[in-house]
Amino acid sequence: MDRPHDPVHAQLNALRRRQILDAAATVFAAKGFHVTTIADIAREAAIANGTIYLYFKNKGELLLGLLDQMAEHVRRDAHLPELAESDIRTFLKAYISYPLLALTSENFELFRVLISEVLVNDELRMLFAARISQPLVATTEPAFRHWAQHALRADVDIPLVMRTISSLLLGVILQRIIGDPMLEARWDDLPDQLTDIILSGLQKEQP
Amino acid sequence: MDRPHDPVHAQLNALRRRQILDAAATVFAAKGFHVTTIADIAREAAIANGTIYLYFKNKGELLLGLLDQMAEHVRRDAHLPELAESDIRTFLKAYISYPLLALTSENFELFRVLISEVLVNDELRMLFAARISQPLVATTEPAFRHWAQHALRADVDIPLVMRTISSLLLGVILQRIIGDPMLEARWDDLPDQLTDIILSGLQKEQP
Amino acid sequence: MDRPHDPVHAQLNALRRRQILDAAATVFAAKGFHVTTIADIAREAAIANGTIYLYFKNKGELLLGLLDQMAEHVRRDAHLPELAESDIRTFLKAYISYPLLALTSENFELFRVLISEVLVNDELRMLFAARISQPLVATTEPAFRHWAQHALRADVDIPLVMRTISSLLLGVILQRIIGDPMLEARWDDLPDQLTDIILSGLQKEQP
Amino acid sequence: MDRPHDPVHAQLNALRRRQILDAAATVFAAKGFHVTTIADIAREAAIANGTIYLYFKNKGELLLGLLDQMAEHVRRDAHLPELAESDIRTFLKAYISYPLLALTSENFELFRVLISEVLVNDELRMLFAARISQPLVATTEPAFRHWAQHALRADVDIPLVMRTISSLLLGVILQRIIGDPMLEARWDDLPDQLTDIILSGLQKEQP
DNA sequence: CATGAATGAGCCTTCATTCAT
DNA sequence: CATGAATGAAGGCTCATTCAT
Repeated sequence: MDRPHDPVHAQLNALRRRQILDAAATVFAAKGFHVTTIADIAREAAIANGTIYLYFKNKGELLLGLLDQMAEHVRRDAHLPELAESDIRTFLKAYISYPLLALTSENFELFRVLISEVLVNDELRMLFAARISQPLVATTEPAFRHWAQHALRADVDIPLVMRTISSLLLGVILQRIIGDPMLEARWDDLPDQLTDIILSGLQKEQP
Repeated sequence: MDRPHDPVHAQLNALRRRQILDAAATVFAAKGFHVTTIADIAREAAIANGTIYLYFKNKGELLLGLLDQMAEHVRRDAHLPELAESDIRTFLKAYISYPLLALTSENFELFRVLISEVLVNDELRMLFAARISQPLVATTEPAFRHWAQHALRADVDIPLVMRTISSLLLGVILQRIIGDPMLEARWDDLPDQLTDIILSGLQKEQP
Repeated sequence: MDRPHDPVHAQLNALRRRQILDAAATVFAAKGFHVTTIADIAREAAIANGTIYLYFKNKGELLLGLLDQMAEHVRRDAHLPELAESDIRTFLKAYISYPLLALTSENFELFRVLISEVLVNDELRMLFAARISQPLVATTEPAFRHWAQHALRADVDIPLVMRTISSLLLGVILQRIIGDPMLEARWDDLPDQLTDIILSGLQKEQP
Repeated sequence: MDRPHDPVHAQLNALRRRQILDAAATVFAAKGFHVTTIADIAREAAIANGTIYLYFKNKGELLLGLLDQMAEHVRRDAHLPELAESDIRTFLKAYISYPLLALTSENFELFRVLISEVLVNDELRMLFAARISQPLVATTEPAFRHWAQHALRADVDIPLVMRTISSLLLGVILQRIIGDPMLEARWDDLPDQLTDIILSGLQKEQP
């Protein structure tokens, strides 16, 4: 007779949550957040409508849950600090590659929906900032500071540069989502190209 | 006795459309698209609910109308080609400044809502591509090609560079929308800073 | 300067009414009463919405007007009494032929719509009874009484027989409206056939 | 823990459907189809508006459901073939009596509304033809053919005669609905009277 | 008289959420 | 815990009717 706080119970609980979130991710990705109904998700998860409300307070919490899940992925996959030992080009290319390659076709649609809501939903936006943006900055800032002292121009403004790069990545992803065919065609080349531009700039070497 | 196709009639019609779009912009910006009701917009415009449907087929057409209006602004304000005669830094800074400075606090909220829907609404996305992205590229590509032959590195890939810059701008705007305090604080410096990074890169001059 | 009660004025007024009723008949026949909007009718009549309300109090009055118009046609076309001098078969066949042949394909659809509303609209139903049913009975009853004394079975109940025949005609028309292909195919034979069936029942026994 | 396809579940489902259809019948009969709102029906059935949509796709499906129900009644009550063994007068009188007596005051109003819509609604009309007209013809045609060989005039056209009789019945019912006081007063005599009129026409000539 | 833009009441329908089983 | 039928608030949209021009 498991008590509500048993480890077994907690594990079952987590499994159900995951099951529901997976279903929600699938349907959100396919139809969008506002078009998706609770019934759609329940059907996809092969459970009853009401069951969803045993694990999530309301429809919006599903989005928060998905964002959390994504943050968890990011946290687990980000091994950038270890790259700090190689050269700056390798580091930067890895830094750039990570978000671009993480977006498989599966993820793309969900990311599109999540960002769309992040833009417009205060609670979600704050969670996005707290669980994704800030940790990412916090994790990578030491590495950038390290390189700043070795390989970067003396006058470089680290926080601004980090915003610049993350903005570039976000923008590239969004433009691809919005439907730029060239970005889609050359997606795998992007890490190299962007690394090059960022590191070297566009201008001719000044004699 | 004005006939339906009188110039006077057309002008009144355009005024009402504008009045309704302005009201829609205000309320969308304040509450978001999905939360806003037709009644909200009618109240803001001080007209009856039904009147809106004399000028727009449905709620979605209001968004399309706003996007169109924005495209019109862009078309009118983009005088970049004329800058082709100055030096590249001036040109690039102007190119960067334009979208950043165009977003006043009024516009910010509306842009947030529009982009949010563009990400998720096929019709809107196509209109965005056709009326904003593509014209912007078409307008500025000649200038970029001009500079490529004079001041840029020989191996520069113009289309890719243009995507890079527009992505950077879009990303910067979104990160500010999402709530980065640093970007907000240093918003006015951005054109200079970004121009510098793009032109010169981050890396120390290679001896 | 015509005064409102001029004969000229009255004539113009009647013309407009007719124009509107014709348009209404066309659109009602094509789309049905409830599906048709005032705007539909105005468009068909090439006048403004509001003009209709100068000639008819509301949408329902258009139906009443059409029923009136139909009653007028019936009144003008019914020359049955004159047939009283021929033989009963000729008379009855003419009596039966009249409504069946009056329904051209144009009229069919309008009649369908009118009957549909007559069944359900009290005011219309009373007008139908007063202006169509009763006059038709009143006009033809003398002829029937005439024949009753000469050629029909002695025990014939004239009012009941008249109801029987009119019911038969109404029923045949409705079944055709409802879509009986056989009735449609043999529509032109019906007067003869029905006359035969009825008469062989009403006629005196042949010794 | 009933599964959705339990017999118990199916029975409850059928009961609710019936409950809703009964309420719809009552309100449609009282107010007509177009005047009745979903809220009226829900109130009559003492359930919530939305519940109706768990059992019927839209307002129109309620009419289809009622027509189906009526077809079911017809199917269950039509025992005419068994009468083929008696004499033709008994058979015909039973055939005529059935629809006339089936229309109680309760049914009358609903039938009025149904026919009104059948005339004007394509889907309903096709269902009426497929579920009521055709089965009725199919059921009774053998009996008519039987009698045609024994007691009817040699030249009788069975399909036409069947149309004639059904038209007569439909017409009589409609004229009563439209408000003929005489038909109402002598309603119970009608089967005898109509049988007499029809038979004296169809019957072999008496030598 | 004619116009047609404006009105706003009202309805169908959806769907997030609840709760008795 | 799970279910899923029931709820009912809410919103987009239509359209008969009015009235200032």
